[in-house]
Amino acid sequence: MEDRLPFSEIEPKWQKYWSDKELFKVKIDKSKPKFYLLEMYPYPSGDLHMGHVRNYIIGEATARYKRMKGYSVLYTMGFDSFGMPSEAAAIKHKLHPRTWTYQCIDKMRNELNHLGISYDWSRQLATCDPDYYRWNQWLFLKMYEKGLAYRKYSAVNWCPKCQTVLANEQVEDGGCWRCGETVIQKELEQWFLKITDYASQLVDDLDKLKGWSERAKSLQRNWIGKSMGVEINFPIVEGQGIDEKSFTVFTTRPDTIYGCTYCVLSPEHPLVSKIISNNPQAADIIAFVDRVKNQDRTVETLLELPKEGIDTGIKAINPVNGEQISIFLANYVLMGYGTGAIMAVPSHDQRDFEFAKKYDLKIKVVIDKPGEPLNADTMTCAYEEAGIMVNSMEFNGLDSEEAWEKIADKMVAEGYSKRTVNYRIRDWGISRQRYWGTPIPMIYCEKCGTVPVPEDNLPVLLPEDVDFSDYSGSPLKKIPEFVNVKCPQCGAEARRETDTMDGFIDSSWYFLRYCTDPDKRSHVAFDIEETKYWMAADLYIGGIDHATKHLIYARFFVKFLRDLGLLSIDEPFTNLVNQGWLLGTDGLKMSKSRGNVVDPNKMLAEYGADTARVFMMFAAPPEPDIAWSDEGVEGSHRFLNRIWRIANQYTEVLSGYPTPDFTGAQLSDKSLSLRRNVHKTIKKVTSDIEDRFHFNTAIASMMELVNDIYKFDTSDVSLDEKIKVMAEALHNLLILISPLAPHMAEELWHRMGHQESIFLQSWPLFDLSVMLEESVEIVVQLNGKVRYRTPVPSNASQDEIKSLIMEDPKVKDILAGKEPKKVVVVPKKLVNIVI
RNA sequence: GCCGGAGUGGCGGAACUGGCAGACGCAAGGGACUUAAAAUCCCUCGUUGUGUAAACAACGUAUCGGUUCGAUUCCGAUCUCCGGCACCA
Repeated sequence: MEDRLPFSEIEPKWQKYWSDKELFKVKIDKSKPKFYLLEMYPYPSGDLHMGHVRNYIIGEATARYKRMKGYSVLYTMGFDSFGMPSEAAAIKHKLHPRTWTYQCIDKMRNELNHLGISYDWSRQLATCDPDYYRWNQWLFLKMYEKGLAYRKYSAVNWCPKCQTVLANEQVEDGGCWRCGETVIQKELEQWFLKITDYASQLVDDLDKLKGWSERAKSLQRNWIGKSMGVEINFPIVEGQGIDEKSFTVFTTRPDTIYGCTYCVLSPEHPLVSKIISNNPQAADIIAFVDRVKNQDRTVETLLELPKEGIDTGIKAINPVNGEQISIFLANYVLMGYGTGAIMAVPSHDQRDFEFAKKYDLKIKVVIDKPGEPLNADTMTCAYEEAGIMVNSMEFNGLDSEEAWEKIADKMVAEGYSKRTVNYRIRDWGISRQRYWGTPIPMIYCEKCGTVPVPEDNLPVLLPEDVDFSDYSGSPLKKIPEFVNVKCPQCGAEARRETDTMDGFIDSSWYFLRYCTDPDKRSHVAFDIEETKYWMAADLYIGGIDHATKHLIYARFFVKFLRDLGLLSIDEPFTNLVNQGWLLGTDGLKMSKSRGNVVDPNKMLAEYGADTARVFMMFAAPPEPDIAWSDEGVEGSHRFLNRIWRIANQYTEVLSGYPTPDFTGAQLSDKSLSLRRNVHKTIKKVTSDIEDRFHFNTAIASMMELVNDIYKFDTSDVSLDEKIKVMAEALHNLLILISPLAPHMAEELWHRMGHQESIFLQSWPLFDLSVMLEESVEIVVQLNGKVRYRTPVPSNASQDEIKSLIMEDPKVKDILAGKEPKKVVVVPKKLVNIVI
C-alpha cells in the first residue's frame, strides 16, 4: 500500500481528465442559481509567485465549492497584458512586445493549470488582443458622443522614467505607482474622462455595497472627497478699474460668513489678470504670482510651506453685511479645488488665522464656545467647532449648526449664493505616451478639427514595425504610416492621435467581456443578455491596492454603460474580498528588486499542488498581510497523507459499497460519536466557506475529524458497523476536502469505485438529528469563575439543570453552607452560582 | 488634523450572537517502533505558585476604567502599529 500521496502521478492525470471532460465549462443554466466569481486578472509577467497562489486559490476553492453546491458558476481568467513593463521587457529581450506578452501568457496559464485551477479557459481574454482593444476604442467613442471624453491643455503628472502621463490616482506618495519615480508636473494636451460627472453617485452608492469592507469603502470615500457647502458671489467694489463685477468663493462654513474679514484668490485665478491691468502694484503682484508658481508644492513640502500672500489693493463687498474687505492673493489657496477663491474667516479657520496673524489682519469672532466666550485679541488658534452665534445680526444666539442652514437659505433667497457639493476627485487623464496600449481613435484635421474614427473603421491597429531603441517621446509619433491619415469627414490630409490609453481602461470592463460567450464576441463588446444573467459579480477577489484606482474606474464605467442602456445594474461587484499581501520572509512586499520573491515551483515539486493549496489556505484568513514562511508545510502535507492512508485502507471494502442507511440502526457510543463529528464538520466547513471564506478554520475542523477517524479505526467496534460508519465518514470527508485538495480527492473517489468525477457530487448536508447528544457537558461557575464541568441531559430544562446542579455534592462542598444570591442557568452552556 | 483597520502563548492563528481563552497546526521536549535514520504512532507544552502525586489555586487577550451574574467580545479614555486623505476652504 502506498503510504505517501503520489502527487506527481495523479495531478497531471486529473488535470487532463477535467479538461478533456470540459467539467468546468461555463454554461447558462436557468434551472440553477448563478454565481459569478471574479478575480482581479494578473499582469502577465511570466512567473507565478507564491502571492498569486494565495490570491487565486481562495477563488478556486470557492468556485469548486459553489458548483457542488448547485450553482451555475462563471469562473474564468484573463490577462492585463498592455502596459509599460511589457514594453520595457521587450526592449530588454529584443522581442516585439506582442511576442513577449503572449509567451508570458502561455507560461502563466501553464503554471495556473499546474495548481489545478478550474478556470473555463475558453472564455479567456488578453487585453492586448485587437479583438479586445477595439472595444476600448468603441467605448471611448461612446463616451466622446456623450461629452464624457474631452481634451484639454493642463498641468499633468509626468513620470520621467516611464516617459508618460499618470492619472491622479496613479501617483502614490508623489511617485509613479508602477516604478516609484518622483512624478513631476508638465503642461500637456491630454484626453480626459469626466468621472467627476459621476462623483456623487460613486460616493452615494457606496452605502449600497453591504458586501464590501469598511476599509475599501473608506478609501474610496476619502479619495472622492465629498464636501457640502455653498458658493457665494462677492461683488467687487465698483470704480477700481476692474473689468469684472464679482467673483465666487466656495465654503463649507456659511455660518462663519459674518466673520469674513478678507478674501483670498489663488495666484492662478483668472481674475488675477484683470486685477493687474491698471494696478499701481502690478509689478509686485506679478512677481509674487511668479514666485508662487515656481514654489515646490509637492506632497512632502506642502505642509511646511509658510503661508504668504499679497494685498491686491482691490476691495470686495461681503454680501451679507455690506462690509468692504480686501482681496489678497496667497499661496495657500489652490486653483484646483472649489472655485479657487475663498472667504477668509481667521477666527474660525486655522489657515486663515495664521495668515491674518502674519499680515496683521482683522480677526472677528462670530461663534462662541459654549460657556467660554472667545476673545479675538487673545486667541491663539482658530475655533473650528460648533457653538453659539455672535456678531451675526439676526442669527445671534442660534446654535451654529442651525445657523449654517438658515444663513445658507437666506443667501440663496437673496440671489447671490447657491448650495453646492464639491469633490476632491479629478477627471481621469487617460492619454499615455507609450506604444503598448490601445490607440485613441481620434483624428485631427486642419479643417474639421477633432474627428472621431468612424465605428466601421475600428480597430485602429497598433503598427507592427516600431523602433524601440529610441526611448524619447511617444513611439507612435515616429511612424508616418500611422500618423498620416485622411480625414474621415472631408478626406483632406490629417493626422492621428498618437497617444494610447491608460491600461486601467481595459480593466474597467473586462468582467463584462467574460460574461460573453466567445462565439458572440466578434460583433459586440459584451452580450447584453448574457451580461444581464451573470452580472453583478457575486464575489470579487483582489488586493486592496486597487481601491482608489481600478475599483473606482470600473464602477464609473458600469454606471456609464447603464446610462447608455447596455447594463441594468448600478454596481458591478456585490461582494468584495480584499485578500492581504503575501510578504517576503523579510516582512516586505515581494519584488524582484528586493530579491524576496518566493517561487512556488520548489514547493510544488517537493509536496505537490494539493499540499501547496492547503498550506497556503491554512496559514491565515484571506484579509491580513502575512509574511511567507515554509515552516509548517510539513503539517499540511502530513494531514493530506493521513487522509490518503486511511482512505486507501478502505478503498477495496468500500468499492461499490452502498450509501449507508442508518435508520433504526443500533450503534455503539464510539460510532455515534464519530457520526456526530462527521456532521458537525460538514456544518463547520460549509459555514466557514459560505459566510467568510475562512479556509483556515475549515481545514482545522477537517484535521480534527481526521484525528477522530484514526482513533475510531483502532477501536473495537464490530467490523460491519465500522465499515458502515467509515463509509459515511470518508465519503463526506473527501467531498469536504475536494475544493482544497482536488487531485487527491478525485483519485481516492475513483479508487472507491466511483465512475463519475467527485466534482459532480452535491455538497453534503448535515443532519441535525445526528448531531444531537443525549448529554452535554456544562460548566459550573462560582462568581463567574469555572469550578468544574459536568454532564447533564441535553434536553433538560433550565429548572431541571438548576436543581440537578444545586444538589450536586461538589456544589454543596463549594458553597459550604452559604446561600447563593443568584443562580444563572444557560442551557447547554453553563450554570453560574453567585454568592 | 480627519477617516478606516488591527493589537490574544515561542510562532501562524481559534473562540462567528456577551457564556470553558489559547481549537487546529508549527516549533520544542519526552517516549514507542527501527541495527540506525526517515516515515509513522503516543504523551507534555500560557505564566506563577502549592503539592510526593492525582490535583489545586492565583494571574492572563495592548493599558486604565465602566456596564454585567459573567467581557478577547459591549461602552468610555489612553498607548502602539498599519493603511488612506490632507493648506480641500
